Amino acid sequence: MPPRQSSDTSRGKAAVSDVYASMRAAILEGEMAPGARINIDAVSRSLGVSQTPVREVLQRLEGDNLVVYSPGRGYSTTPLLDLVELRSLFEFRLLVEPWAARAAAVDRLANPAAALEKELTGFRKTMKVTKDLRQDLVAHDTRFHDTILAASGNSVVRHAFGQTHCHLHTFRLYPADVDGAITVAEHSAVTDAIEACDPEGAEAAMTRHIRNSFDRFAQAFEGELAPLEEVGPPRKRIIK
Amino acid sequence: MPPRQSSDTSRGKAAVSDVYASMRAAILEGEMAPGARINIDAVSRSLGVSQTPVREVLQRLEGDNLVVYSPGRGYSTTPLLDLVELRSLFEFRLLVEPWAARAAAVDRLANPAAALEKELTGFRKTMKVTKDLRQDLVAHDTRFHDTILAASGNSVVRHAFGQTHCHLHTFRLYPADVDGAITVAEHSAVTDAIEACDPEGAEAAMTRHIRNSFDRFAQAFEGELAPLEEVGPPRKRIIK
DNA sequence: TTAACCAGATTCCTATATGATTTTGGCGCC
DNA sequence: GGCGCCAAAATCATATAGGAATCTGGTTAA
Repeated sequence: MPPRQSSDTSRGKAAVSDVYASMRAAILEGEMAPGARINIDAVSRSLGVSQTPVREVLQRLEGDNLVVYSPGRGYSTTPLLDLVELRSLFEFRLLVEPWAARAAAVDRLANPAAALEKELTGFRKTMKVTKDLRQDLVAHDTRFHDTILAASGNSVVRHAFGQTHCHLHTFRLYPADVDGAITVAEHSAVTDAIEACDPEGAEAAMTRHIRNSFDRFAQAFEGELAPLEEVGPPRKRIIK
Repeated sequence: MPPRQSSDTSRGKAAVSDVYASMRAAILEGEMAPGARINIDAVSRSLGVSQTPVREVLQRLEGDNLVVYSPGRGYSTTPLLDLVELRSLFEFRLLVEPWAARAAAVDRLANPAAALEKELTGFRKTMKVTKDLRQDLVAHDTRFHDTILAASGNSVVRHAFGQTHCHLHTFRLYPADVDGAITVAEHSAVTDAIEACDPEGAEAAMTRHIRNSFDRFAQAFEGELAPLEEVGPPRKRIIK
């Protein structure tokens, strides 16, 4: 973490805000390894602030599910997702994002097609020149999906989605380079349907995108949990 | 707020935990009015702790959407929901809860029917003797819905739902007594479908329950935003 | 009457200090 | 060689202190 880089000339007041941004970025970029203990004293000295604002930030990061707390033992970064959690996360995305895409594909000024096109065009250019494709892909993906959630007009859904920090958690699973081209193609399909004000098409395109995305990330667990052998439908009721 | 009532004999270590519970309860029970400023010094003295743990708790409560922060001006309790936010909240509930009810209505040991029956039976008894029906109804409703979310097996969905604090926010709108009988009847319908391992029926019953619940809470805004006059479908496209 | 201004007091926000708990390293014992 | 115990060090968690910003009320000028 860089030493504070305060927004106003140091010794100011925005310590908590700066520390939050720094620590969030450090966790997101893997600078703090998943599951590692966090030494409050080290962090505070590294950022040039006292321990008080660091502790406040840690409380907030716990609400963001970016750190976990053990009473008396302090804070650690959250460990990597296991396959069960990854499935839960993508089931949640399948619940809210296709709905949001449908809601965004309306013939109103809230339609986000222009912003999505701009985002896609910008990222296509970035892809050709960037030295850190993975980082840029995460940023693009985050903006793209949030734009659609915002256009849904439902702040509760948007906030709940944001709080899952799905991009952070999923991309921590995937240290290898990914083929941004596939993601861009799927994003294009979603954008086209939204631009055409086609709710059904937008919902379907988003559903396909998320399912494909899950398949790509689930490769990190290749072979870990082999599917159960087929047992057929249950023979009799076990409840009641 | 009572003066600390620490879990271990006071002067211990669980200050943050205690303070969090106290402040959360104070906001939930309306002891701290919606939109009111929070005086950190007053709270810390009232609870018998220093300002440090109080400030940490406030950061956490902000993540819970129970307080809002203005830099330099301190913290306030979140204001009451307006109609737009109430609609957003119930749209979110309509996205996740019917799905959870469907997921819970399975012929597996995760089926929560027994726990739901127990919860309902207990509340029916409580209704007859309680002096604070509203408080008990909130508690019952919270437990009932969380039980179903938990039984869905999806921790992300359950957590996202919990973070909305929908019971807190909606019941703050409703200082008047409510007829718990209606809620109990709808809960019974949901429970019966889950007990019968009827996913379609459980989903439908939950959808009906949430829609009815919205109608009841929306009465708080009676006449505030009259529906727009019917304008018919739009004549021509305005996007692109 | 209204608006602007300005000290005094309050309140926020960070820093530092201190007691309590956990971790670490080393030694003896089995 | 491995395991358990104990003191020292490190770390956590809260309390207290002080600088900086904001709010309050009273006064003056337009």
